[in-house]
Amino acid sequence: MKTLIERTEASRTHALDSILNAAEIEFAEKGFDGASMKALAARADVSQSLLHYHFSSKTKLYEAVIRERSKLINDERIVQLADIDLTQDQALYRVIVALFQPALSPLGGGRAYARIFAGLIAGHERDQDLVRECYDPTALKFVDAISVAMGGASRMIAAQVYQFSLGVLASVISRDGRAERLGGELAGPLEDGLLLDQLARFVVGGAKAIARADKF
Amino acid sequence: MKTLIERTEASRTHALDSILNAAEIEFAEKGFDGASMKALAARADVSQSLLHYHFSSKTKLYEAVIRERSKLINDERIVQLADIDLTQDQALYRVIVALFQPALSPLGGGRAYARIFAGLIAGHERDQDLVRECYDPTALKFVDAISVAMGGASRMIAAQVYQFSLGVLASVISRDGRAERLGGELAGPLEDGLLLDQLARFVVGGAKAIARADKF
DNA sequence: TTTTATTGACTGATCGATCAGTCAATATAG
DNA sequence: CTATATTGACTGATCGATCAGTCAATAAAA
Repeated sequence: MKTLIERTEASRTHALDSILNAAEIEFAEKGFDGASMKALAARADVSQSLLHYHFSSKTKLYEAVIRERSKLINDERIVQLADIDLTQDQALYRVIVALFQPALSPLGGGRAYARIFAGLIAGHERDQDLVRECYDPTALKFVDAISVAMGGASRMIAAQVYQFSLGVLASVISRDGRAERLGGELAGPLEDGLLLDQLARFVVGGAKAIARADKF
Repeated sequence: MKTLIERTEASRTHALDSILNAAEIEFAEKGFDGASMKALAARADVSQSLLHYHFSSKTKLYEAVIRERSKLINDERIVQLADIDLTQDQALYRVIVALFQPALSPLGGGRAYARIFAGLIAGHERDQDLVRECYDPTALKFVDAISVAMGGASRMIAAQVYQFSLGVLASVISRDGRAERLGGELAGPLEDGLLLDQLARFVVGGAKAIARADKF
C-alpha cells in the first residue's frame, strides 16, 4: 500500500479524505483525548474499523492530520518567504505576513485546524516531537529571515520575536469573538485583510521595540 | 458545610489542598480529558472517592482549580493596575507589566497553571463560560486602561491589543525551551525580570504601531 | 460526667458506559 | 482471481461516578 504521503490528493479514496476532514474537526473541537474514534467515524460516515485500517492508531491519525495541514501551511510560507528581498525597507513586515497569511488563509484549514494549532502552543509533551518535526525546520528559516530583516539582530532576539509572533497568531486564529465581546457591542468582526495587516504591524512594532532594548 | 471559597487557606484540610495541587499539575500536563481521576488521586495520595466527595465531579474540580488560580492572579493584577497613573508617560508599559507580572510570578502557579492558561487561549467550548466568569471582568478593566494609556484609542483597538498581549504571554508562559532551541545553542534561558521587560516592550511597541495605523 | 446522636472526612468495592483496538467475514476493484 | 477496501461483532481496559460503610471528633442528652 502506498503511504499517505506518497498519495496525491487526487488519488485518495473518498473515505480517506472524509476521515482526515472529520478527524481535523473532531480533534479541533475536543482535543486529542476528548475526541473519540467512534464519534470521529460517525462524522466521517465510515466504520470505526476503517480508521484503524488506514491509520492503525488514534495517535497516528492525529499525527497525519497535523503533518498534512502543517505541510500545506509551511510550504506556502516558504514560497512567500523566498519572494522577499530581506534587505529592503519593509522586509520584516513582509516576513511576518508570509508567516501569518498561510495560516489564516483557507489553505490553513480555517477555524478547525486553528484550534489544533493553538493547542500546540500549550506545548504538551505528546505534541513536542511532532512540533519539532513539522514546524521546526520552517521556524528556523523564519528566525534567520527575521534576524536579517531586523538588520542583523541576534538569533536569540529573532527567536523571541518568532515565538511572540506565534503567540499573537494563536490568540487571533481561534477567535471565538472574545475581542469583539471585550471591545464593545459596536465593534463588528474585522475584515480578514485588515486583521492580517494589523497583526503584522503589531509584530513589527514590537520587534523594533525589542531590538532597541537589545542595542543599549 | 462551608463552600471552598468561604474557607480560608489556613482552615483547609491537608487533603483538600493536596487535591487541588495535584489537580492543577495533572490538568496542566494532560489537559482536562487526558487527566484521569485515578492518576490525580494517586498524585494527591488520597482515594479517588474523596475527589468526588469534595468536588462532586471532575468538571467541578477543574473549575475549582481555575477559579482559585485565576482569582489569585486577577486580584493582584487589579491591585497593580490601581497603582498606575494612566496619564503619565510610561502608562501603557506599566499596564502591560501589571497584566503580565502576576501571571509570571510564583503566585501565578508557575509552569503548571501556565499550561492550563495556554489551553484556555485555544477557546474550547467547555472553557468558554468559565473564561467569561473568571477573566472577563478583569479583562474589561484592562481594555479600558489600555485605551486610556494609549492616549484615547478606541475600545476596539484596545481590545485587540489586549488579545494580542494574552497571546504573547501564552507563547512564553508555557515555554518548553523552544525559543532557546530555535535561537541556537549558545542562548541560555532568559532571566525572569528581563523576560518581563522584553514582553512589555514588545507589546507597547506593537500597540503604538497599531495606533498609528488606526489614525491614518 | 457518662452516654447517645450527629456530623465531617474518608475509603474500598463496584457499577454501567465508553474507550481504543482486533479480527474474521464480505464487498469492491484491477 | 487477487488486491485492496470496508464492515459488524467483539474484547479487555479504563473511564467517571456511586454506594455502603468506617472512623474520629463534636454536640446533645442523661
